[in-house]
This record gives sequence, structure tokens and C-alpha cells, in this order.
Amino acid sequence: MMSFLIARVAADKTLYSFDRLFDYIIPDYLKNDAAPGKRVMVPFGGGNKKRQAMIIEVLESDSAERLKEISAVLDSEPLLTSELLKLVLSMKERYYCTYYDAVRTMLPAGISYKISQVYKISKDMQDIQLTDKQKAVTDVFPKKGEIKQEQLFKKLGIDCESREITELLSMGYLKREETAFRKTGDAFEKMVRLCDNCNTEGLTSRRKEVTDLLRNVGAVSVKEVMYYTGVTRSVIDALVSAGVCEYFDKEVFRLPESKYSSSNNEIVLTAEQQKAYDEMLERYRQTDPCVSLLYGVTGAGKTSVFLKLIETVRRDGKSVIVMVPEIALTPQMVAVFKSEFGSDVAVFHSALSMGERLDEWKRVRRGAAKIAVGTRSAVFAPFEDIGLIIMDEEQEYTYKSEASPRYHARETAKLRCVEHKCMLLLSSATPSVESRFNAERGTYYMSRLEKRYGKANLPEVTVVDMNSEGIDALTTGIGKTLINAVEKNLENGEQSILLLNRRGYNTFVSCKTCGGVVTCPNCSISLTYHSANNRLMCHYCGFSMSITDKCLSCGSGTLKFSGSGTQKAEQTLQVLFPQARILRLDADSTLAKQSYEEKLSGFKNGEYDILLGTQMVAKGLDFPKVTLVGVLSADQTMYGRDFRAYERAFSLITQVVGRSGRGERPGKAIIQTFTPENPVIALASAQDYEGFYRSEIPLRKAMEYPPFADICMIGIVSTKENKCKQAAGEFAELLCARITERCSDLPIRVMGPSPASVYKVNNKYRYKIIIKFHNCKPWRSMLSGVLSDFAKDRKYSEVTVYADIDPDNIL
DNA sequence: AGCACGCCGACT
DNA sequence: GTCGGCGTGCTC
Repeated sequence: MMSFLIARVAADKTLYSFDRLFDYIIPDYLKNDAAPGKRVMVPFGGGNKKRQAMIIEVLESDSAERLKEISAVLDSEPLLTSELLKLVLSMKERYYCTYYDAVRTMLPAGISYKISQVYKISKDMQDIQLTDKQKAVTDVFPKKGEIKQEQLFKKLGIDCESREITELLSMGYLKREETAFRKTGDAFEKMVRLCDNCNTEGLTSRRKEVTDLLRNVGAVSVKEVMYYTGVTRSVIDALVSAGVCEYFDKEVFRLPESKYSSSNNEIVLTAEQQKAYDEMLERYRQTDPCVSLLYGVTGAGKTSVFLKLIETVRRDGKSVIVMVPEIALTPQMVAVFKSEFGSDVAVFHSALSMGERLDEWKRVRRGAAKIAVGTRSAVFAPFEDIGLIIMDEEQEYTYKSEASPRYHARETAKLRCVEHKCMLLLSSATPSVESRFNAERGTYYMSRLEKRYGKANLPEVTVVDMNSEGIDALTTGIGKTLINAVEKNLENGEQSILLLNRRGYNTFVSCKTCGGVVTCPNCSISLTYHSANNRLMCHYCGFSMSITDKCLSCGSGTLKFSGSGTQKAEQTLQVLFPQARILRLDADSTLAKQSYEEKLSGFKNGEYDILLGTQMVAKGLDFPKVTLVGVLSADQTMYGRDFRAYERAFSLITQVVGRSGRGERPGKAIIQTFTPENPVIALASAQDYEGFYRSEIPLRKAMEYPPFADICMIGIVSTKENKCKQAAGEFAELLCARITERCSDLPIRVMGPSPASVYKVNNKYRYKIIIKFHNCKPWRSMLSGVLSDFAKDRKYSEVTVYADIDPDNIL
């Protein structure tokens, strides 16, 4: 009997509603080449268009009816291990994404192929007579008689095949072929700056916008110029060829080569650290998968414990994954790992070029590096033999993906730990309520570090009531207590960190005459004034417009700026302390020439007196000379409508307070608030995590929030407002019907639909449905069915619906 | 989503 | 008669 080799593949560009594994025949000439974990090219759909796919499984079968053949195998070695292929299946089930979405997140950017159409002129048809219109098409072909579809369309100014092209194809004069191109990764980010002594006189308004921006901020990436001024690439190109600006490549962050050799320094632990290490070592030695929570106050030296533990795991010959919330802000930690373990460490850094990222990934895949350090995507490091996964600051929501698959790295890490029978180590000074609860329940083990390392003590904290800080405090946002403290620090030559959780200059612009707030034309959100480029900007879609003094709706010239962001605070501080050297750090200051690393090391070296910034200044930075931390307004984070607002506020305040007094000298912290009676502030200033946890748990229980229930948000998005609303209502109906039909025994509560709190983003209207449930198999298969059935309905073709398990904030 | 197939109206 | 509109169904 005939037997066939069949490849079961996950195909790219499928829709959730029809996504499944597809079977293809492996032709004889590919049978030694095809293997699970390798990518292939397959013909797909009625038109047999070529698509990328990942072989999940290879099997034998005696029938191969209606199966197509694989066209090509793309990789010489499997990219994914069998364990990761299995994880693909779990991710599809748990995060309601397509198989290939899951595959894609596991592969490094820059590895994918792009499939393009290429038109070729047939050699044997050269002498045929063409019409003028057909001639016009063939004239744009380059000499070699071959052109990519996008280029051809662009040159002809069309967006699909014109009649002439179709004619030429059917005549056989032209041939259309599909080719896979390696995506050429940008090795460097392309930057623009003004040329020295350039002439910027008499430029068009668009061009002037660009030069004004460049004059303001120095050097900017091309992408950012487009983002901030709204011009297209061509305007910048024109300026470059006119000699006004020039392109240059941005230097990429690189760790010093000298640090590549391992140090072999003995890691010395304090008694307390040793105890935590011993406890965790014991659990690591168990052969069952487990989760440990290392709960240690800020500055207790958790990194030393990690290092010692990694050393042990490495001695066992096993691999380690270390995840950090934001690697750009933890250069010190990366440096420590590099100096300790040398080239055994692979870093997944967003500032690495695509090529470098690919190289690091390959080192891991080959087994040349056994320690992967990176952000949430590092959870997919393709190791064969994981011994330990470490997740630092586990409560951070940067571990949650906001794009499909909407996975949480903590949960994904658990899945991998089960397969590798290894330990997941969660670490934090302020663990998530869920993790702390699991430790209490005995699902996680817990170890504590309660003393700060060395001589450092926790800072002395003052909570300041902004209602009694004087009239000036209300307008400047900085009270006299904080002013005095900063002044004293400046006199003593000590450094200060100030936290303000708002970007921009003024947070909104309103009209005194008609009362309207200037909002983004694409989003239902008010625009923020940025003094750096003198523009009103939308933080959601990137829209920006130059500042006007006339109200857009009533035309009167009575615009009023109010609210305060980091840019305004910077100016206020500069007025209050003219001699101080201030460093501002927020998402907008990336525009400037220096990287975060440079700025932060400048601060560490004492080039600045005051570091002012958004929450990024609160996390993980270690500056021994900082003896004062000021929270300009504790209230903003506290009063969100989201059930995690208190947890976030507590964590943020605790962490930023922990930045103070890490060295020899004692630290102080000042927290400004209009609601000093709020217990969260008191608990955070006392660094009383246990107290906070005890007060939060009953609230979570009463409201049926995690850890007492799982949360799922269904997002309904459409450019058509009425369709979106209608679809949201009908989705909820269908969902409720299916719950009664198939899951009536499960505790499920459906709330909504209701408009998302930011109703419109990028001209798309958004509704949400919130579900409290218990995550289990029957629930998952029910929801998956509802999602794909709903998507199949043509009535909702202009609406997208997605599910987000454990969403960061409830829109 | 794409794409093919198929069934009705207005055109050379 | 046939070109082309878009409703319907499928993707190994």
C-alpha cells in the first residue's frame, strides 16, 4: 500500500474563524528536509497563493486525498523545539489567537520572509507588437526585465493590476511569480539632523515644520519626524537632497566588549540573602515544577540572590531565562549579568538592531548561550533544558502583551516550567495581589528579604497635604515642604528624584468662550500641549497639530491651558532653582540626542542635581547619591476606574520611595497629595506591603476581582459607530445564550457591553464586555466557539472582536 | 481576509 | 449573446 508523509502546518495570515492546522503532502524530494519546527512555503486557498507556514507535526498516512504539496522548506534547522511547538497549541487555546500568531511571537523579528509578487518580461516575446498603453507599462521595467509588484504599482500610480497588465499577462508577454524575500532588517535606525550652516530661508511650510523640529531637538529618527510633524518621507528626502539636513545612522546600544569575559568573582551573600537562597535552592532541587515568590524590600539585594542561584543552575548544565520589565532602564542589571557570566549571556534588547537580535537568538538556539536576559518575549527563548525562569518585578504590566496573542509572560512561564519540570522565580518588593495570595494559599512558595543591603536604611517619609502648602503650591504643583527639601539637597550637593505621572506640558487646552476642550480629530481624548515642539499632541494615535490661539469650534481667541505635565514641571523647577541642573526623563524626551542609558549614567556621575520624570524614574534604578525623592502628586495614579489602581499606586509610590537613601547617607521622601487620609498613601509611605495586601484582599473578594475570579475583556472595534454598538449588543446576547447552553454549571458574570472609556481611538469606535469567570477548558472552548462563529457572520464583516484575558486596564 | 464560483442585469 | 456586478462558501 502507498504511504504518504504528511506535514501538519500552521499557516500565516489565516483568520481566527477558520484557523486550524492544515495538512500537506511532503513530496519525495523534500522528505529528508521537512521536519517539525521548520518553516515551509505552501500553496493556500483557491488561488494557491504562496504562504509561510510552520510545520507543527509530521505524520504518515495511507491516503492523501485533496491534499496539496509543500512547495519549499525554508529553514535548514528547526527554529522551534517540540516543547515550543506544544506551547503554540496552548497559546492558541488560552489567548484566542491563530496558530501562526503564536509562532510569530516566538520567533525573533527579522527572521520572517516577505512574500512578494514579481513581474518578469518573457525573453521569447520581445518582438511582439504592443499597444501604446501596454508599452507604457513595459517602459517602467528596469533593464533586467524584472520588477517587484509594489514598485511597478508605485511607478504607474495604481493600487491593483491595471487592464494593460492583465492583457500582457494573458498574452504571455509578462509573467508573474511569487518570491520570498528575506526581510532586510534595519541594522541601524535612520536619523536626521540639520547640516551645519545650512540655509533654512524660504522653505515651504511642511519643510519648515521639519527644520523647526530639528532645530528644537537636535537629531531625530526619521520615524519620529514623521510622527511629530505629520509630513511624509518625501519631504525629508527633499530636504536632504537640498542640503539642508543629512541622514546618519544611530549608534546602537552595545555592551562593552571588555566585559565579555566572566569574572569568577565569588558572590557573597548576607545571612538573610543566604537563607532565601537556601530555601529557593531546596525548591529548585525538587523535581516537580514549582513557583517561588521572592518578596524583598527595595534595595535588599535580590540580584545577588539571583546570581548565586543562576550559578548553581548553570553548574547543573541547565539554562536560565531572566526577565526584566524594561531592559532599557535596567542597564546595570544587564551589565552585572554580563560581567558575571560573560558570553554565556544572550541579551534581548529592543535597542539592538534586527540583525543583532537575530544573532543573539541563534546563539540561544544553538546552545552557545545558556542565560537569556530580556523583556517579556525572552520567555520564549528556545532552550532545550530550562532549569530556572526568573521574573523580576513580577507585578509590572509590561509583562502583558497588548497585541495578539495577548499573553502574560508569567502564565506563559508557568506553562514552560511544567514542561521543563523547573522553577519559576517571581521577585518583587510589591508583589501582585494575585501572587501574594497564591503564596498565602500555598500554591507558591515564598521567601523574604526584609533588610536593606549594607548600611542603607529605608528613607524617612513625609506625607504633605497640598491643601495647606500655600497658594503657590496650587498653581506650581510644588509645595513649600518639597521646595525646602530640594533646596537643602542642592546646598549639600546631594541628588533628588521627582516623580510626576503626566507627560507633556499642559494636559489639556480648553476654550473660555464655548467651554470646549481641544480634542484629537481621530480619538475621543483631549490633546496635550508639548512645549518641546510647540504642538498639541494626541498620546493615543500620534496626531499632532501646531498650536493655535483660536478655538476650533467657536473661533474665539480665548484658549486656556491647564493641568501640568513633566515639561511644565521642568520649567517651574528651573525658575525655583535657577542653579540646579535638571534632567527630564519621559517618553517624549526620547526625541533628544542621548539615549536613556547615557542620560542615566550622566545622572549617576553627578552631572545633574534633579531627575524629573514619569514612572520610569521609579523602577529599578540604583543611584547611591540620591537622598531625596518627591512624588509631585500621588493622586493621579490612585483614582483610576480600574480595580488595580490602588495596587499600581502602592507599588509606584513604594518603589520610588525606595530610590532614596540607597548609599551611605540616609534618605528622605516627600509625597504630595490632596487626599492625605487615603490609607494607600500611608501604607506606601510606611513601605507596609503586608498592610496594603491585607486591606486590598477583602475588597477584591467583595467585588469578585482577581485572585477570586479571572477577568476577560471582549473588545469590539469598528470604524462604523452604529455597527460597533449593534455588534457589541449581539455578541453579548450570543455569549449569554452559549453560556446557558454549555456552561450553566460555571460561575460566570457578564457585564456590558458599554463604550470603552476612551471611546474612539484612531477613528475606530470601541465597546467592551467584561466577564468574570473561572478559567478552565469548557469555558475556553465555549468562548473560542462564540468568537469564531461571530466572526463568520457577514453581518459583522466590518467589526473586529477580540478577547483579552487578564487585561492590563479595563479600557 | 482573499479568492473562486455562480447567478442576474445592461451592454458591444 | 457576454461582461461584470457582488452574494456565498472555502481555505488541506
